[in-house]
Amino acid sequence: MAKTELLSGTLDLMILRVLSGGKLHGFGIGERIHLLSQEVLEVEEGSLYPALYRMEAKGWISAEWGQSEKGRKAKLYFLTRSGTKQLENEKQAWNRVALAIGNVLKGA
Amino acid sequence: MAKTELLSGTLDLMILRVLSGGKLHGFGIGERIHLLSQEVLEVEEGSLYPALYRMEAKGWISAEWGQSEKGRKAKLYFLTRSGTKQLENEKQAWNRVALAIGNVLKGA
DNA sequence: AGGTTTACCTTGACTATCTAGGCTTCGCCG
DNA sequence: CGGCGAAGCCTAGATAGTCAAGGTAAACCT
Repeated sequence: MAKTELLSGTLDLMILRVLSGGKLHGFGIGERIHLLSQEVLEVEEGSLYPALYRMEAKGWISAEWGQSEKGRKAKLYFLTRSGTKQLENEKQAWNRVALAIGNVLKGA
Repeated sequence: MAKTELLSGTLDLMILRVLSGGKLHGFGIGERIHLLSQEVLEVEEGSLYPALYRMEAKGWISAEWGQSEKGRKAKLYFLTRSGTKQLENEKQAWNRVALAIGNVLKGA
């Protein structure tokens, strides 16, 4: 409905991927996704923060307080070992499904 | 969690696409998606029928009673003109988003 | 007659997302 | 120095889409 959309169910994957590039705070994760996607994807904060808690509860990511690049107080998230594995799983799952959808669209 | 998954939000697109190949009944639509996706995607009936009603209410598809290929009584769905347009829109949206996600994964 | 397949439908729970707020801290500018 | 806006975090409530798990009916096969 809005100018930008996020495909339901891909948020975790996006977050994991962004965090695989290093520690980052919530706000920054959102910006990063927006940027890397060429401004196509936009993550609302109301989706982002709950997602981060979910993922932390699952042990995929962990957090510590620190500073943002702009010198502000920020909660820095990073991947755990289990999160790294999860990233691989979700990447494969995405590829499988994206390919499958492509096949249906082509009418293979 | 199950052996097969359907990416949330792509069901409408899959249905529209399958119906662009001609009239088909609900049951058959599910089978078709399963088949075309090389058995990767599976649509539960509890998702399929409500989706069909939604889409009929939006005017994208329409239905009439007839017979299935197996000679059974079946409700045959088909695309309306507005549905054909919607299919194009959703196809483009899918491509946009799939590409964007690919970019994030690549870390472009 | 009974079981299996085809086909349709519904209800209730769950989960993810969005909307729409609110909070604090900090830097900048008038 | 006072205020405003940006950076950053958080939450409550509504909504929507999916799934699990049922149930119904007709036709076919044996």
